[in-house]
Amino acid sequence: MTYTPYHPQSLEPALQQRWEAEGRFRAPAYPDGEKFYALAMFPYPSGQLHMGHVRNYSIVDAIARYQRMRGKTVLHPMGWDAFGLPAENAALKNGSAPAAWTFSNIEHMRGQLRRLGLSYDWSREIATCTPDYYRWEQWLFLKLYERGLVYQKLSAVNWDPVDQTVLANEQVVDGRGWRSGALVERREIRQWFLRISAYADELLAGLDSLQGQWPEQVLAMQRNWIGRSEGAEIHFPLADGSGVIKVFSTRPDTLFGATYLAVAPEHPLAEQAAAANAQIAAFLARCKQGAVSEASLETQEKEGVYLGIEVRHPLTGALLPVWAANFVLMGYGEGAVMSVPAHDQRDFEFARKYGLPLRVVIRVDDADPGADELQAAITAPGTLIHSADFDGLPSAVAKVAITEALAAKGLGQKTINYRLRDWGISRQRYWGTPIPMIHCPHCGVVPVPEAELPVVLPTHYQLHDPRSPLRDDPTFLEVACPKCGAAAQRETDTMDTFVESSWYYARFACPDAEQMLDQRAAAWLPVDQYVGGVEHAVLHLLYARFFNRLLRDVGLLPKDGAHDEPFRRLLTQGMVLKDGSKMSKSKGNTVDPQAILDRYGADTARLFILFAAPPEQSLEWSDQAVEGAHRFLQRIWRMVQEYSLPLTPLPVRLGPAARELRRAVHQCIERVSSNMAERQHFNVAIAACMELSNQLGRVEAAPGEDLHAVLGEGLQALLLLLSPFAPHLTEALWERIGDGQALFTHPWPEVDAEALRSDTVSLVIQVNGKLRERLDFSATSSPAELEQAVLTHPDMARHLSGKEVRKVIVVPGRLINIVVA
RNA sequence: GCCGGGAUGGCGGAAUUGGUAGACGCGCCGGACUCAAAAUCCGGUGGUGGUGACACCGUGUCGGUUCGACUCCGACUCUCGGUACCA
Repeated sequence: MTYTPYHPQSLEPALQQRWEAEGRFRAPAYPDGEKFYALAMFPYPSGQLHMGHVRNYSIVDAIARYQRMRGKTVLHPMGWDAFGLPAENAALKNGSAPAAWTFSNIEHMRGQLRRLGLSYDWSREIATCTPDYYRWEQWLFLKLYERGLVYQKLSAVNWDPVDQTVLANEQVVDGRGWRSGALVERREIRQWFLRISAYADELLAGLDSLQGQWPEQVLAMQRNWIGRSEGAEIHFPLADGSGVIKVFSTRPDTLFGATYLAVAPEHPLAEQAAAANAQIAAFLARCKQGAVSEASLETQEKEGVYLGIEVRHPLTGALLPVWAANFVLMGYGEGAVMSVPAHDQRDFEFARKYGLPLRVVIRVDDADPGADELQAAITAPGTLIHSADFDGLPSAVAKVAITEALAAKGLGQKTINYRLRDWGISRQRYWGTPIPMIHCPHCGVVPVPEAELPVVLPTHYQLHDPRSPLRDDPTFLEVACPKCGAAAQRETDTMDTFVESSWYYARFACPDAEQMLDQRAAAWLPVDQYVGGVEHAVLHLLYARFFNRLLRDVGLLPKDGAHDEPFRRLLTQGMVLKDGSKMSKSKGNTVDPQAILDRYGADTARLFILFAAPPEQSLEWSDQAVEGAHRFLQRIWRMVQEYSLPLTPLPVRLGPAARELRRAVHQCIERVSSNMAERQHFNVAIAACMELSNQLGRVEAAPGEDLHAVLGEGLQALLLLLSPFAPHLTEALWERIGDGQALFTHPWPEVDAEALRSDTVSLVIQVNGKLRERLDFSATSSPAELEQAVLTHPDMARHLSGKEVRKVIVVPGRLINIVVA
C-alpha cells in the first residue's frame, strides 16, 4: 500500500490548474435544466484579500458546489467594484494613477482568489471602471432622464474650507476635515438625483415577497428605512397673507395642541428673516457648522430661534410663532414641522427650553393634567379634549375627522409620507463614472447624445490635491453643445459607486452584450443565493432592488413578476474579528489570508472559516483553531489512505456494530444535507462530519466483512459531504476510493431511511421538570404504554414513593415529565 | 438620537417547533508510544458540595408566562452594524 503525505501546497495548485484547463466551472450562455445563480458581493480591489472576503467567498463556493452536486446548472461569477475613494486616496499618498493602482490590485487579488480554489466562471469577469461597463450606466442615466426619473436640486454636502473640497462623511472626524483639520461646514450645491421615491411603495411591497428568503432583520431595516407613514399635510397661512407653510404630521389628532411651527435653517423664510435680523443670521450661520450626516445632526443639542413670523392655526385661527430649529431637515417633507409639545417628546423638550406654551389635547386615562405639571410628553393615543367640536373622539377617529375638516377649508389633506429620500448620485470626485450631461450657456442642461457614449473618464492624471482634475482639464471640459453648437462644458460630477454595484449581478449573465443587458439576463436572473456583509442591509440592497425595477421598466428585464426582485435568497454574513474587534490595519490585528494559504493551504482556510461560527454571526479568529482544522483534514487523508481496498458491497445482513455505524453514516448525511440547503449552518455540517470521522476512526483494524463494507460507504459519504468545503483534498482522495464518477458533479448522497431505524428509544425522565433518569423503551410503544412503563419502573420508585402523581406529560421520542405533589 | 443585531464553560460555538444545556473544535490535565522530543493515539474536562451513589447551582441583569424557558413576554445593561458621500 502506498502512502502519500498530505501536501496541499503542491496538491491544490495542481488541481486548480486542471480545473482551469478543463473549463470546469464555465456556465453556458443559457441554463441547461434547472439553474442556480450563486453570487457573492463583489469586492472593492483594495489590494489585499482580507478574511472577510475569504469568509464570504468560501460560503458562496460551498453553496455553488453543493448545488452542482444537486444537478443544477450553476452560474458563479466574480468581478470588481473598481471605482471609489480609496484609489484617489492612494494616488494622493503614493503618486500612483488611480487606474493603474486599481488594475494592479485586481491582478494581485485575482491570483489570491484562484489560490483559494473558488469555482468561478472567470470568463465573465467584470471591472466596473472600464468604459465597456460604465457606458451602459451612462446610457441608462439618459433613459431615466427622458422618463423624468433624473433631476437636479440643491442639497447639502460637507465642505472643507481649507482644502476647498467636498468631504465624504467618513472623512469628517469630530466635525473636522481629516486632512486639513478645519471645521467642516454644510454647503448646499446643485446635484443630480434619481427619483427612488417614485418606487417607494413598490420597494416596500416587494419586501413581502422576500419573507422567509431574506433575514427578517434586513426586511425590517428596509421597511423602517422606507418609512411609509400615513398622516396629513396641514397648511398654516402666514399671518401677513403672503403664503402658507405646509407641514406633514402623522398626528393630526393633536392639531389643537400645536403651539408653534419650526422650519429648517435652510428654509427660505428663515433666510428671509435673517436678512433683516443679525441675531437670526448668526443662528443660521451657526447651524451651517458641522457634518451633514444624520447621526451628527440628531445628536447635537436642539436649538432654535424665533423668526418674528406668525402663522394662523388652520382651524382656530390663533396666531402661532414660527421658529427656525436645527433639528428640522430641509430634505424631509417641506422643511417645516408643527410642534405639539404636550404630545411629542422632542417638541416638549424644545418648548421647556425656550418657554413656549403647552396645550394638552389628548387624555389617555381619566386624568386631565395641566400643562404645567407635565413631566414628559403624552405620546400615546387617547381621547381628545380642548379640541372644539372634536372633544371626546378617540385619536384614530379624530385623525380622520380633523383631516376632513382641513380639506373642507382647503387647508390640508390626507397624505402618505416616506422617510426614504431621493438618491443623490452626484459626487464631486474624479474616480467614478462621468455623468453624461453638458451645460450650455444658451440651452441649459443638455444630455450627451446616445451615439457619443461612452463619455470616457481620462486616466492619465497625476493627482496633487483632493480636487477633481476633471474640473481643470479643458480637453475633458470643453465641448460643443449638442443642441446649438455653442461652446459648452461637460458635467464634472461623477456617479456614486453604489450605481455600479446596483446592476453588476445582471451584467454577469451577459458580460459581452452589445447593449446593457440581453435575453441571457432574464434567463439567469434572479440571483438564487446572494451573500454579503450585513453592513449592506439597507443602502446597497435597496439600491439594487430599485435598479432591478428600472431595468425592467426600460425593457431590459421581463415584466412577468418573476423578475421584480434581483436576489431571491439572501444570506448576510457576520464580520471576522480578532481579539474581539474588527480586523483593521489601524488596530494592527489583521491576519493575512496569504500567510494561511502558504502554510496550510486553501482547504484548511476554507474549512476553518466555515467551522468557526455560523455564517450570519461574527467570527473570532483563532490561529489554534486553524491548526485544528488542518489536523482534521490530515486525519481524513490518513484514514482514506489506510483503508484497505477494494470497496465491497453491503452484505444483506449486518451485525449490530455494522448497523450502528451505518446509522451514524446516514444520520450524518441527514444533518449535513439539511444544513447545506435550508439552515445554512455550515459549522454544524462540518461538526457532523467530524463526529462521523471519529466514529469511522474507531473501527477496529481488521474489521469483519460487514463493517469493512459500511466503513467504505462511510468514507465515500464523508468525501462527498466534505467536498463543498475542502474541494481539493476530497477530489484527490476520491480518485482512490471513489466510484469513477467525477466528484464535483457526483450526485449528493441520499439518506437511507432503513439505516436510521432503531428498535429502542432512549427517553429522558423528568420529575417536576428536573432530569432524573434516562430509560430505554421499545420504539413502538404508545404514549399510554410509556406512561405505564415509567410509573412502574423499578428505578423510578425512589423518585415517586410517598408522592402523589398529578400529571404525566409524554413527548414522543423525547421525554416524559411526571408532575408530583 | 433613530433603526437592526448580539451576549451560553478557560475560548469559538451546539441545542431545527417551548422538551436531555454545553454536540463539534480549541485549550488544559492525565496516560500510551519514544532513549527523548515532535507527530499520533486513548481517557478526562461548566461550578460548588460529597470518599461515593448523588445533590444543588448554572445560558448578560431583574421580573413574568408554563408541567417544563438559552428559546416566549415585559423592563434594563453592555456591545456591534447601519444612519443616505467608506464600500
